[in-house]
Parts: sequence; structure tokens; C-alpha cells
Amino acid sequence: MGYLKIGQLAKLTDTNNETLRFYESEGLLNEPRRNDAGYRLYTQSEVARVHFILRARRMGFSLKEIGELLSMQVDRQSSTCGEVKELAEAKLMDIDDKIAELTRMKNALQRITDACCGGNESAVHCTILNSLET
Amino acid sequence: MGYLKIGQLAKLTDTNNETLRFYESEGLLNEPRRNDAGYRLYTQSEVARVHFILRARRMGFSLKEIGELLSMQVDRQSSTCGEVKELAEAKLMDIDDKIAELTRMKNALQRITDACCGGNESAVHCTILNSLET
DNA sequence: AAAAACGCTGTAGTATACTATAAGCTTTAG
DNA sequence: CTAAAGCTTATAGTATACTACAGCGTTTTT
Repeated sequence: MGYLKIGQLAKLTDTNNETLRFYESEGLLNEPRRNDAGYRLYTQSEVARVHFILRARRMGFSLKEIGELLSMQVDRQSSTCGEVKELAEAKLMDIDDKIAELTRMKNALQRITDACCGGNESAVHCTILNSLET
Repeated sequence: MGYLKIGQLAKLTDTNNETLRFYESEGLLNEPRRNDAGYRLYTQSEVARVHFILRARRMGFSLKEIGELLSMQVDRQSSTCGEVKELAEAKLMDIDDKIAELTRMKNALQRITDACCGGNESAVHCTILNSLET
């Protein structure tokens, strides 16, 4: 057997049948060959492709962005390294923005939390609650 | 007029009527007084509350998390300062976790991006694409 | 007074990324 | 050979956070 059925591909890539069919419907996976019963038959190269998708997801790319990355991957000779790097750098800036936002929030919350006595008395005069109010 | 109608509150908080009604439906804003026509009448304190919600949103808190943050404010006499501080510190740890996750993401992406020449040649040997593949 | 602006409820749609279910074939294990 | 496991499609649901109507009443402006 030089092919994989969907469940086998799912197992190899640590995902599931539904997600693989979903990726196919979103154009991230090509429509595979079918056997007489209509079962999807995948080749080994699809394993790498699914891994690519999952890795890119973990890097914070959206499925749409992954579609762009995949099309560059598939047609490497008609894309430049510069284009690929541009996408990656834009994503890096997105991530940096999110980190900066969270850091601002953290500092604000840390400040009001540090000012709180944290004691056993009722929270009627709690400085955290007061800060959230105003 | 010691009250605000929904459009005025929306303007003051740089949001819109629909979002304010949505926040009310999600329990983030209390049901306000109504006038004879059924129009919502807000007090000045709601401005601060909406500002807090929006600020927390911009920092990446979910509405559910914001609900928890706001609920610390609700039952002051039946909570202790310690309990409130505990909740705040749990939130801080959530933020730290998010920052850590994004930082891991950033470092991984930065590493493969830095290794890419980013030049004008075809992406046949692009290290970014290679990294995502394998 | 008429028109424009504003507000109301309720429902539905958008975007993202899946996840679940139903009903029915096919393959595999015992 | 039968039952379980696996695969099919299509549709619907989940979660998050809004956003956009429709249809109608109210308030403000001109």
C-alpha cells in the first residue's frame, strides 16, 4: 500500500479526519485520489503538507495566510525569497504588537494589584476594585 | 440632564449603540434605567465601566474574563481583599501565559525568518518554506 | 408640521477554525 | 459471516465578538 487513508494521515499528523476534510474544503489540501469506494487516498507528500499547515498555525498564521505560504511553497520558482520573508516579517510584527499590548495590560493590572493589601477584611475599600471602577 | 442616552455613551466611549447593547446582553453592563419611551438612561459611572471593558478588550481579555474582573467589583461586602487580589493575580498569570506563548511563537518565527536571505531570487531554496515543511 | 436623527426589539449575518451529528456505504477483525 | 471500525456527504453547531438589518416608535431639528 503506497497510500494513506484519511484516518492514517490524521494519526500521522496528530489531527483528525474532520480537520483534514476541512482543510481540503478551504483549499489548503488538494483533492486527493479516491478508491472505488470514494475513500480519499493520500500520498506521503501530503504528510509534509499537513505538517506545514500545522506548524504555520503554531507560528500564528491564519488559514488564509497559510494558503498564501502554501502557494509559494508549491510554486517556488515563481515566488521570491523576499516575498516569503515579507509575509513572515509582517506576522512577526503582528505578534510583537500583541505582546506589547499584553505587556501594557499586565503592567496596569500589576500596578493596581501590588497596591492591594490582600488582607482578610471585606473588599468594601479594596484598592483593586476602586481602580477598576474609575 | 444627569443622564446619558445610549448614543451619547457610545460617543463618549468611542464605540457604538449595538456594542453597548451587546455588552448589556452579555452581562458586562447592568440593565440601565429607562425613560417613558423605553430609552436607556446611563449615569456617568457607566462611562468608566465601558472604558474599562474596552481597555481590557484591547489588551486581549475575553468578554468572559472581563466579566470575572468586573464581578470582583459587584459583591464587595461579601468578598475579602485577599479574594479579590487572588483573582487579579490569576488574571496576571493568564496574561503572563499569553505573553509566553506569543514569545515562543515569535522566537520560532524569528529564527527561521532570520535565516532567510530575503533576496530577489526564486524561493526554490527558501529556508522559511523549508522550515515549515520539515 | 415635517423630516431627520435617534432609540427599541428581535433576528440574522460575518469571520475564524474547527467539531459534531446523521444516515449510509465499505473495510477489517474475530 | 457478522459486528465493529472506518469512510462518505451534507448540514448544523460551537465559541468569540461583534455588526447589520427590519420594522416601528420617539425626539430633535428646521
